[in-house]
Amino acid sequence: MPPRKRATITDVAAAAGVAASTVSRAFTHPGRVNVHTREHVLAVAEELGYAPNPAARALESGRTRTLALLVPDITNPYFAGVIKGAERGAAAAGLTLVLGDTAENPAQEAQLVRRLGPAVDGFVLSASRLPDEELRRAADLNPIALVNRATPGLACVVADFDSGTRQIVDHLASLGHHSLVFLGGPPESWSGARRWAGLRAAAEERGLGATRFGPYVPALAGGAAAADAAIAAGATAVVAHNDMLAIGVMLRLAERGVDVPGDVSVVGFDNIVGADFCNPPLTTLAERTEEAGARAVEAVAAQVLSRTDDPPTRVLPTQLVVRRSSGPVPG
Amino acid sequence: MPPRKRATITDVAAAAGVAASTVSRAFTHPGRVNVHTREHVLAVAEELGYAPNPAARALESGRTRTLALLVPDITNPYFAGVIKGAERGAAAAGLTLVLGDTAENPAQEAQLVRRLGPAVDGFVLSASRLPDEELRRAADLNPIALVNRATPGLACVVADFDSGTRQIVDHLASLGHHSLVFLGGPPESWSGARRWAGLRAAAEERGLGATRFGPYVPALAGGAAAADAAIAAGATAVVAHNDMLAIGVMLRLAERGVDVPGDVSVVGFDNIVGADFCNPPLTTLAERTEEAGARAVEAVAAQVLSRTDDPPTRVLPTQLVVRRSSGPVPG
DNA sequence: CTGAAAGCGCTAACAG
DNA sequence: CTGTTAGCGCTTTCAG
Repeated sequence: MPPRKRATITDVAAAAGVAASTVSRAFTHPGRVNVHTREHVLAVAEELGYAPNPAARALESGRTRTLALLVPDITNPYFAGVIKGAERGAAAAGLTLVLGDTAENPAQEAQLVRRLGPAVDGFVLSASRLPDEELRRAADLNPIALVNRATPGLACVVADFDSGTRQIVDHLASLGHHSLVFLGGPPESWSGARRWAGLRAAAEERGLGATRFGPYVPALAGGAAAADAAIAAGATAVVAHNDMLAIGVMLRLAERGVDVPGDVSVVGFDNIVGADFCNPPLTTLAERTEEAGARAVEAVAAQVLSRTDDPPTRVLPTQLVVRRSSGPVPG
Repeated sequence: MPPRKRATITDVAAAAGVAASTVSRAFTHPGRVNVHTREHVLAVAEELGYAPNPAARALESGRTRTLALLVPDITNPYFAGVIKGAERGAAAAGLTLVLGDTAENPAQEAQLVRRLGPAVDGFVLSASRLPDEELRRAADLNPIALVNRATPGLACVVADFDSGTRQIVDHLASLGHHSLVFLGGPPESWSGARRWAGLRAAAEERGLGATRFGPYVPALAGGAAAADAAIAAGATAVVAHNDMLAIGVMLRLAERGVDVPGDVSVVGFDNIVGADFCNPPLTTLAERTEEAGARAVEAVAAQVLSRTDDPPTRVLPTQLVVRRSSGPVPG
């Protein structure tokens, strides 16, 4: 019981009594075929359930009309938005999206880039862990757009962390806090570095103290160690690398009888699903992740059409979502 | 500034001083090549950065070594596990996974199946909204595996809702509840139907009353209407279509001053990220979503190798995760 | 406007 | 064990 064989261009040609090249033209250059023959060909094709074979097209043209999106962890809710946006952008452009999970592992990322390379027209790399040098080498073979990572010479879509971190610091300052503690994530994280740099600069500007602790695992499980460190340091305001860590911190604080926001204010990054229903609901910096995914796809698609040596960097606005986890400084 | 041209098998052959077919064999049938020449070929290939062109392979073999996974909504945390599992399963089998979002829309799903059909070896359809008839027609052209949907003649991976719902009912019964209210989701949902059928049967068996309300939007936003209906009915235990709805219900109950689990016990389905840190943490039926994704990929892959007219249905165990949202009947 | 023929990169016969 | 040859399905010259 073999799968029914698909009709090929030759089958259609035979059934329509024309040459294969005419069938091909009827589909790809409708203008260059007699209206009458074209309609006949299309009718026969429809009847045979003919659909062009993308592999054959790709072989000839070198274009697969496919893009790959690589993310460090598919289950991380932060990337869900990027994936959705990329999916939407690809669909809008008639492109197919291939999804890869790099397991936060640079080697795996490199391998995927290599393996998928010949099968796709370009890559969207979200939160890439690859060194700049390697990214540029890969970009030499395939157009690449980066999400939340900036590498000179490559197309990038990044969140406006400068503005975002300033919003956070202003918010805490207006609540009377005199200092903040940043609970850091993975040291290789480009976003993490930008977040800390922004916080520190904005804090200095505002006359607030800023200290970095960590690195911590950017997940619920990392919260206990991070919270304990913050308590020991007598922090009144903590800003966590991301929402999962922030929520983990709040869980631990509750366990240790520390009130949020009464004793300590907690702020996160990402505004993931759940930041709205954790307890208390989390104040966090929202990024436009869907837009980032869509823009990155656009950028790659543009590069596929015409290579430029200086592709654009796009900065997307961020906004602080104030919820109940942040409040006035105690005392 | 055109992209650097990729090395082909011919380039490698020339550089290594062998025939193209030898290079091909060195990769695909390592045993049929002299160890010495093979190592030389592989070294040259490595140096040239050669990677086989999947399109060319596909053209020749008719196999694309690619599977498509279609889900109703990529951002729904429930599907994150399925996606991850499918990704992992595909990677383990050396297959590439294409991801499609059907936007909960049968027409869009059908279109994706048609467009992607010639480009992939098979489909994993998660929570498909397509009618049985159309699924069977599609399965005629491409192997298909279904996740949480059963259609005779197709490979299926489903959660054991019979056992799961019995666990829920037993749990509530042991807490002294005499009846439960089911807050239903979309009427077309196969899982939803199975969940209600299971609850009702188990409740009857146990001598509990069971009523269904709804349908509600299976999201946080659906919670208000669902909660209000449950309160009006004087329910002591509610079981929601999924965790998002359950959490939405708890949010609304808190707003109305109804204590969970003091006044009402709440149970969900899915055990999504967030069920552990909402307030109170949610009692819910966990499915093995990652395993489901991986198994479905396996099933498709098996069908690609050898078609059978009666593919297997796999039932995966479910387990009740008891947290603090469920408690003794009041009074 | 249409047909014939060449080849995209690769693999599977078939010789040697 | 390895080279030669013939396509896979499609697009694209190039003639007609």
